[in-house]
Amino acid sequence: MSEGASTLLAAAGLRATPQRTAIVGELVREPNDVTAQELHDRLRARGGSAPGLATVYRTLTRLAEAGVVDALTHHAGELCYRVCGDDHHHHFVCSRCHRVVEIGDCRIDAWLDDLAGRHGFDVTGHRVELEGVCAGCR
Amino acid sequence: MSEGASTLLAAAGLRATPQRTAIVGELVREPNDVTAQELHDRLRARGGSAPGLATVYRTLTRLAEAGVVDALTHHAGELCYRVCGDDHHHHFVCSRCHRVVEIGDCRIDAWLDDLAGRHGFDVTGHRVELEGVCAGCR
DNA sequence: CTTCCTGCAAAGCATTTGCATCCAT
DNA sequence: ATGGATGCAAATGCTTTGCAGGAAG
Repeated sequence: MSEGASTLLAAAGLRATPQRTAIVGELVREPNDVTAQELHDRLRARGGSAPGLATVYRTLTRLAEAGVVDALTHHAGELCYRVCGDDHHHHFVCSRCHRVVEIGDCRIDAWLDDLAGRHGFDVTGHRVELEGVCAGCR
Repeated sequence: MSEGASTLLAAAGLRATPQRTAIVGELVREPNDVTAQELHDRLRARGGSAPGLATVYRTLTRLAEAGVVDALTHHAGELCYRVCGDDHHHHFVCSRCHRVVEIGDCRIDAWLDDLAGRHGFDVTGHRVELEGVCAGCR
């Protein structure tokens, strides 16, 4: 099961304010990647006093720095966030319906090891984005 | 040898204006990825009447749509362009010096075929970005 | 000629920041 | 109490667009 909001905040070394708890709570509840703006909209939609947009941005930035959430750029000029699972995965983006499908099995480790050895790189992370047309859109 | 500026413009179905010729010429001459702004700066640095920034943006956008240049997002919020070679390759970005190294050997085709079969995707393209610390920065 | 381009400046977005106030710890 | 957080609005930075004059085919 997934971690609670306060746990994630603690892991990032951030104070547990009601705003941040709301933000992380919403993010945990969200199965897809979301932009800061989308997250902000959802918080407002829940009614009550939602955190300001600036706070959403600040919080997401901190969480990403702490490695608690992943920041991805599916489209240029817009960052998408999602809670880091323990699972390593990549994404397939349908160029027609823009649906993002998670790809679980990553098979590039052997390649990376080889590159590290050959170029002397210390490869700390990698991102793979596939694009194409999904089954439903064909 | 690489193609001339006018050839690339023709391939994209764009009129060969002096501005566009200058832009593509500069892009062909450039071994690294450049942003629209960098390209604009270089053109101005050459003296004479350089194309306006808006024209640089418009031209790069058209060329990217036509598949003549690649648009990449190494950092979020900024597009980098480069002329498409015939070669398929990916990038390694050093998180310390931000140097971008081209990785020539792509070994994910088998994986992609498998995914296509399993999910029913029509995978038309993919992007791999590696990050880490380069040999010089260690 | 007609359609497409260009330059310039203004507009648009996503994101960041300044600053006074406020709240966890 | 006190350093970190928040909200709001203004500021930024990259990119796009509207429009009137110009040039390519």
